[in-house]
Amino acid sequence: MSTNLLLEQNTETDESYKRLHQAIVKGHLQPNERLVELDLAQKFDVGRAAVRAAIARLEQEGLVERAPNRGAWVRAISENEAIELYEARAVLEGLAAHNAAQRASAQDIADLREIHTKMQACFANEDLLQISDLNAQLHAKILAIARHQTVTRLIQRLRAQHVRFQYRTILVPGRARQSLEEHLAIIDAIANHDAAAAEHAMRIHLNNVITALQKSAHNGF
Amino acid sequence: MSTNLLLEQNTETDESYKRLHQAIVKGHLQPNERLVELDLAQKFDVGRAAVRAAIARLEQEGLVERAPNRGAWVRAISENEAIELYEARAVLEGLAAHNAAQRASAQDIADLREIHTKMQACFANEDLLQISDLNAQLHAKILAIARHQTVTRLIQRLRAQHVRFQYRTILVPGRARQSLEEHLAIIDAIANHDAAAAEHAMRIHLNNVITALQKSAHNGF
DNA sequence: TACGCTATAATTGTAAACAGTATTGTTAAC
DNA sequence: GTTAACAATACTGTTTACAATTATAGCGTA
Repeated sequence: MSTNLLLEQNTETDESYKRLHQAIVKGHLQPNERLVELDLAQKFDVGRAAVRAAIARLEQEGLVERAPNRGAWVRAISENEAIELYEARAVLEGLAAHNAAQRASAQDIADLREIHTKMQACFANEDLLQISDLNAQLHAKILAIARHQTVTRLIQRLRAQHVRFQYRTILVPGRARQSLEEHLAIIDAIANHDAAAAEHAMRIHLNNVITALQKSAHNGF
Repeated sequence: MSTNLLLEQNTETDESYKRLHQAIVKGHLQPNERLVELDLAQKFDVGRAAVRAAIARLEQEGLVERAPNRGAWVRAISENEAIELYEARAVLEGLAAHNAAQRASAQDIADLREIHTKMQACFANEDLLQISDLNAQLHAKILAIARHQTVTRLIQRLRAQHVRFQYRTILVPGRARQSLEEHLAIIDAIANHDAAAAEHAMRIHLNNVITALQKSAHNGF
């Protein structure tokens, strides 16, 4: 039974959009890789029009670039642009942390602490990859607590664009431990319902991610 | 002669996108107004496919809503959502002001002061409408000085969505004078290359816009 | 070999037709 | 007069075909 017609997307176009989006974000399509409409249509078993519409949406979203009569390709995000994306995320997610501190219930806070406990366990086991996943969970939970639809949408969009860089930062020596501490500071501030402190802690955290990103920079090629 | 192929958009699709975008932002299409593909295609003298693609892009941009098999319509922004949009803008434009303070040249600062002088003249002449335009110019100039493409893109998108509310705030009694002072504080901070102060002043300014927006609230109708 | 030209292929942009779905209007039953 | 079934309409979703444009490959020439 349908709960919300607006969210139900069972047309070929919407299907294609989701699949292409996933393919780009998951890395199955490489940066600068060409998106040939007919190829994708056959691969997804849909019409070319559906792929075309999906590409138009992805272009607007900043994941795809396009030139008239020359087609579309996966947009490559440079190191510098990734930093810009994180800078924007820092202030937006600071706002989210601010609101989360004002609105967090006891259950919300318990959920945050549970995620953090799991992260500590992963750190002890040196399971850095799963830390990265839990990290995403923690940030998502804070967004959910903040209940700010606009900020949520913007951050999801920014994350989709810089997703290729997210695994690099955790590999910087000492970064994992530092990240744990920063997360704890954010959670404590939210638990204390101290909005200003939560915002501050979140911004420090994400600015340190930027620093780690710069440290991990590939020089050249 | 073409300087940049990527920016050249002379296809029907891109043409339709621009025209539809303008029609929505300028208010020629009202909120909740239906966007019938064939009608728009005839109005713009393009094919239905072009209109369809334009609608897909506008949906992604948040200006249009759509339901499968039921078509698209101009998305109506609620009072609460407008506030969310301004909140997001406040932190993003705070970041822009921060960067602008670090990067502003002597010429940039002179340009800002010139705009402000014009605003004072408009205020003296009680030309509130033109103040609103100069206001937009001032903010655009600060964005240009900041040279932060990501933030620029995000703010442009947010502005397009809340454009219908922007003329309401300046009409709140006492708001015009207050706005002038707030702008001066921002410009002074940028002129002093004091990034933190510039960010702070910008955030105060936009949060006061939110307050004005709430004061001007239409109670139902 | 390097360069430029031409023919060919690959691909996108556009138009038209058709099928499927939602909406509206009409009729009939109660 | 109200509701339910049904028919007509309007519009969207999809497919197909074709035109226009760009990329590619072959070929000859310096």
